[in-house]
Amino acid sequence: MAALSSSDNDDDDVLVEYVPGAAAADSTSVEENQHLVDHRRSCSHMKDHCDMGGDIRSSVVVVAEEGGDKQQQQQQLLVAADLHYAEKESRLLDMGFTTDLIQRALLIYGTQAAESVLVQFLLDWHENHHHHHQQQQQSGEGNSHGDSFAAGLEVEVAGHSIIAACTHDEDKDTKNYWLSKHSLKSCRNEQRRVCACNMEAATDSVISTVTPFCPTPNTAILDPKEQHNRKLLLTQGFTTGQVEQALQELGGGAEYDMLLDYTLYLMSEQDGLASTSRRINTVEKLVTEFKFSTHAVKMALERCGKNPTLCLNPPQDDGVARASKRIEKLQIPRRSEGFGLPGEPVKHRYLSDEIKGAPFFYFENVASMPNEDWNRIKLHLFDIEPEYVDSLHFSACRRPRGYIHNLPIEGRKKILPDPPMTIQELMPQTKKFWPAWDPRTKLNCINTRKGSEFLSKKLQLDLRSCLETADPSPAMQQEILKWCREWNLVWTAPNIPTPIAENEMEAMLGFDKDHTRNCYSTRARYKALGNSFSVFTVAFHFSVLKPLYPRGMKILSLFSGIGGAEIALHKIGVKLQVVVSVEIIEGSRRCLEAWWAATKQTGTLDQNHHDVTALGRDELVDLVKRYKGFDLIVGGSPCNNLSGNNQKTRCGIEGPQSNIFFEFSRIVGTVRELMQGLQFSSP
DNA sequence: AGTTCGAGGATAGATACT
DNA sequence: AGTATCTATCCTCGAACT
Repeated sequence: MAALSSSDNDDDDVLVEYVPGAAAADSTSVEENQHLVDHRRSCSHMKDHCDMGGDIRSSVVVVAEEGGDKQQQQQQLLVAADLHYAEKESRLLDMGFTTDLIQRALLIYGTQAAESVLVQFLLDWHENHHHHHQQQQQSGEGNSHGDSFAAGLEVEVAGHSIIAACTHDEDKDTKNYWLSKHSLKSCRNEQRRVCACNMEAATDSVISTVTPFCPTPNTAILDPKEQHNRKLLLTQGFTTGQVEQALQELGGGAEYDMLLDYTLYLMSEQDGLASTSRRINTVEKLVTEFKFSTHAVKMALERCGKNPTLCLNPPQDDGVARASKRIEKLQIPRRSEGFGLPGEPVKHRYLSDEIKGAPFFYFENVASMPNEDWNRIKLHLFDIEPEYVDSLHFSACRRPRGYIHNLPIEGRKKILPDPPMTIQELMPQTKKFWPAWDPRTKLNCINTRKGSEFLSKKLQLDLRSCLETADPSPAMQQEILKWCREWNLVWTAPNIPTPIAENEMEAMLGFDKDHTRNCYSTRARYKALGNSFSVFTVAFHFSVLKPLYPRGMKILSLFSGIGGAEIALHKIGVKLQVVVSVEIIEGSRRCLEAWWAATKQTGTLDQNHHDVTALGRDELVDLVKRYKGFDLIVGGSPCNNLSGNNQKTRCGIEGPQSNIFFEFSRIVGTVRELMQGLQFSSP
């Protein structure tokens, strides 16, 4: 809010020519990339010799070289390959890479290669190919690659090979992970548009709902349904502005009823604060007593007031009841489901024009914090309604969190294939020891403390003593279950409940196995994981960015921790051009650094800043200049003083640890302001 | 020095009641 | 419908331990 005031005397301190998609430090020239590829190839040859015997790989070679009776050979291949191979292939296919490319990647790195390494290779290849193609176009060369690798690949689209692969795969009825061909085809046909940051060619409709910094005329192909709705709404007496805003917010395909409701709401908002004191009281009552969001109540009340059919007999006291009835009909999002889960329709969300578009930001914290605190946070983050999501919808454990962000919410996709959704799927070895009287299928929220060995043994003894005679009594069962729930104990042997292991926590949150290993003691690993994002959930939210940034993103990551946001972006196949990671704990920094190296990232990792409080205006100016802006600012600030688990110092957002949130909002405001000063070069 | 242990309520949301 | 009850919670502290 106040942070966005552009009245500053030093507005010319950032006057950088903005080159879309080209990060300052990302100087991956064709030669360099070629060198990298060559290097990798020679490495892989060495690996071929010293690694495991080449039974699987040799069959791959056959396929790659002969390419004749392809289907049959592929069958053989799948039979011969281990589970890793099939799993990896399907995952990568879901990310939109072609079978051809994936097989090549596996050929180079071997079937045992970490998935993230393969992803990085595929992304790099894509990038490389893109540069290649561009150069060829410029110099007017033919299409001889001189690269035996690329030979035989059919992907012809510059800069969109991933996407093209995606549409290609559709023929085979594979699950289509990314944006459907409709937006991408038009993307190819239409001329590219340059937007704020390196957001690249997208469809008109995408751009218009996304960024205020590139106000393009809405020349999209007119949907007859949209036209019809527009006409109807205009005949209802709404202004063109209101109608257009509603259409923009809800999308052209929205139903007329939804549009009508929303336009009514917009009208009421613009009517100003003409509401009576009675109405304010009603709103307050609904908000405080019924825990509805102010926004929802306003909507419902305004509808009730404006729509004559609802107010035939408007007795004073029935207003509230009527309003809440309407609210129930509207199906206000349950707190755990955010703005919509995978496979469900997207729910309403209002975002003002000033806030829409790049640079995006994404804030996370615990959902169940004291009453006032989310409101404070919201006020400092442009008054955007928080999205409350419980990660139990995405994984095997609960994690109720609130997210405030200005990302688009249309077209979200989750990571495929599905992660393990229950304890039993995640830890199949526990299944045979799981007592019938333990009904748990999901684990509770990951804490920063591990269940103690002492507790585990005590419960074991309790059980043993009563099992000598009969099954444990219901009272005993309740007691044991209580402890199991509190400390997330699982059954790893008959009558032995034990704490979950670190690598199981990693799996449950969506990290690779041993992500935090070598960086931490057991205790520190637990703490770091307990403080981390759920990669599955965050990836779902971030998935809308992939089609917007086909050439990668520049990220300012505050309170990075073990890099949940970075890993989420990587896992959905977004190239990390620049990551400026600000993290105060040295172990966490090492962890991200190790991951960066292990996955062979080719972008820039800047870990020079450790403390967000030390990231003043000057430093931010410097960073924005050096990297030519950021596409995404992401962070989850410390929750120590907000968590319900804290019995000693749960003193709210102003608390000694949690008040660092205000640094987040300051930085978001400053960076957005600085980026408005950037000059954008036209295409 | 660093690690592990048990003890220690309040609050918000979900559920189960009248 | 409104109320009562239940459940879970990115935890801190000092003491005891390695």
